[in-house]
Amino acid sequence: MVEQLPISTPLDLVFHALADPTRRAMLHALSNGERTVGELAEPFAMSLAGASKHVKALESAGLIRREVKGRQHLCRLDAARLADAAQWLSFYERFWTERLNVLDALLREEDAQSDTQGDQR
Amino acid sequence: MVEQLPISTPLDLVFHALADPTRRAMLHALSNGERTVGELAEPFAMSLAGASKHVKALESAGLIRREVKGRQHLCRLDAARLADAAQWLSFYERFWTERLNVLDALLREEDAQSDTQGDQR
DNA sequence: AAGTTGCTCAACCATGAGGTTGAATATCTG
DNA sequence: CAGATATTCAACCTCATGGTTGAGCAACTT
Repeated sequence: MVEQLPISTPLDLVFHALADPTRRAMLHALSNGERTVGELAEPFAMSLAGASKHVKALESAGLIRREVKGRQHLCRLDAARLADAAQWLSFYERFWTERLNVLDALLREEDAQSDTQGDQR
Repeated sequence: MVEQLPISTPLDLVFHALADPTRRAMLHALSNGERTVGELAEPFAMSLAGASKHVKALESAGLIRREVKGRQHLCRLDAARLADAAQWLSFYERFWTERLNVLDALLREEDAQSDTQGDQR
């Protein structure tokens, strides 16, 4: 069976946006309130145009919203897509929860006893 | 002040690994138990070498571990780095929690009343 | 009107990512 | 030993990414 994957999902864009430390830092800045593109760019050793591209990436991923106010662009966090990412991750929560690891160990012991049948594939 | 960013953090690698639907699907497959590289590759319309690169990306990000068993490589999920990602996201949880949005609305009302001072910058 | 400011756009460049193919390697099977 | 199987490696291609610079364009300021 050949799985057909979509060209680019929202989750792709979100995770890709988060994969860059500059963009994560920008999100963090926005967690303290609205910021203009210039304010977002200021902390980084990078041209304004470069930083502007990062802002655009965040916007395309739906992580921020922009309100043009005169000549400056006011950006603010939009956490809905972050919630999507968190929800995706939450599926795996049981794998890092200590409690379940203990249960897992118990199940392994049972597997070691009744060892003849295949696994859960 | 110019912020100096590290070349590549673990979180960069994790989010980058998660930004690809093939790799996310592989992780999902691994949530059902150990898989060989061949088994991980099978669902995709892609050469084995191509899929093997994805597996390598997941491994470099620390999302999976590999145990060479004869000629096949057995992979299993390692969720610790997923937990790191989830923890990073959890910082923003308050922005998508409904309760806080209500509180936010209340604060906005207060702001509308005492409007003269600057914001929280 | 003229200048400055805030930002985007377009062109460009270097690098890396995702894919391919073909060969190499190591292991299992007969 | 010979062949098949599981996987990686190396070389290559194409396209995207992250950065630059220079120009363009609104919108404020004087």
